[in-house]
Amino acid sequence: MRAAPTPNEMLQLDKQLCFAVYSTSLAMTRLYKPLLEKLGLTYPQYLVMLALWEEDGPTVSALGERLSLDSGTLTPLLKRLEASGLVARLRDVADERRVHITLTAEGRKLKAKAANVPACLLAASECSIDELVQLTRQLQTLRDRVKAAA
Amino acid sequence: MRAAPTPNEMLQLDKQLCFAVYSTSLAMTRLYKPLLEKLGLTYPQYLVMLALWEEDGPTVSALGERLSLDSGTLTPLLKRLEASGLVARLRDVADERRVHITLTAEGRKLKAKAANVPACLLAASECSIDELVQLTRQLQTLRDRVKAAA
DNA sequence: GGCAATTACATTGCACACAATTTAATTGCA
DNA sequence: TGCAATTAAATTGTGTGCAATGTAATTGCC
Repeated sequence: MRAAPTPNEMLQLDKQLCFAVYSTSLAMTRLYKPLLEKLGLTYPQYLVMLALWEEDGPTVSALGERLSLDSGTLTPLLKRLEASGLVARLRDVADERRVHITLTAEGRKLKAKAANVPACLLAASECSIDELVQLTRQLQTLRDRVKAAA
Repeated sequence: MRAAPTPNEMLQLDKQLCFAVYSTSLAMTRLYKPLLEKLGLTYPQYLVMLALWEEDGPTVSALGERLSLDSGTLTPLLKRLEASGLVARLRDVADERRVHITLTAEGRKLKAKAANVPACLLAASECSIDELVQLTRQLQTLRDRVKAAA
């Protein structure tokens, strides 16, 4: 039977898990940076576009709910996407407080150009699709539990 | 036999894996925020302190190598830790270009106060330690491969 | 109908992250 | 030895991330 971990061992593990998630996220951002630059997107902007390609026209808060980002982050990001001509920000006619984010023709066209981006991560990971699906599921579970605890 | 994924399916998976890593990292930051606030630390500062508690006195670039962060990120962060009285920034006598980061007495004392932080993540995750160790290893492998490919 | 409470988004201020540039110290080589 | 090339940090500028606050529209309750 294994002894209970000491506080020191816990800090070690914590360092490893926290840091593993943190540094993987930064490493993926760096991997994608040169690819996304060609599309004129940053990594968070790419995540927003992925969400919009799946479902067009959400309000700012619906998008924030999905990405768990607040208006302080999204408002300036969306203004930059608007300035790039990829999305439009339209006030809801029925409720003028709401702002709907809709893809422009150019924004929709970008989806085709982005189609080859994921292959890069797949290749870099040296994993099968099934392994990546598996890892994704584990992370989603961890994230949802962490969110529930916060 | 499963058909090869379409570009659309690839974008779906990409969205899910990228987003899973990204959102888990943000969720962990948010979980720790109230705990770390009591210690007077931000999440990246906590990761730096974890590194220093393991090995005191590295140069800025050695620390950057370990955390894969550059001086543009570390310099201001370390100045804030210095301003909080947790670390000292000392020029190397032999090579004045180098700056060593060393813990102050207060910085070393903080380790004891941080000892209870990891338990929070362990509880939130609803996982066994072995499961977390397993997930950590997978992430480290993915991160190292992504870093090698970048 | 009138008005306080709520809601949706925008703004401000602070702390990363990182590319690009600058500054200062050291190295290496003719 | 002298000086170009290299190295280590620091600085600058842009883009998130988020708490706290502000503003305008809507709702709910009397």
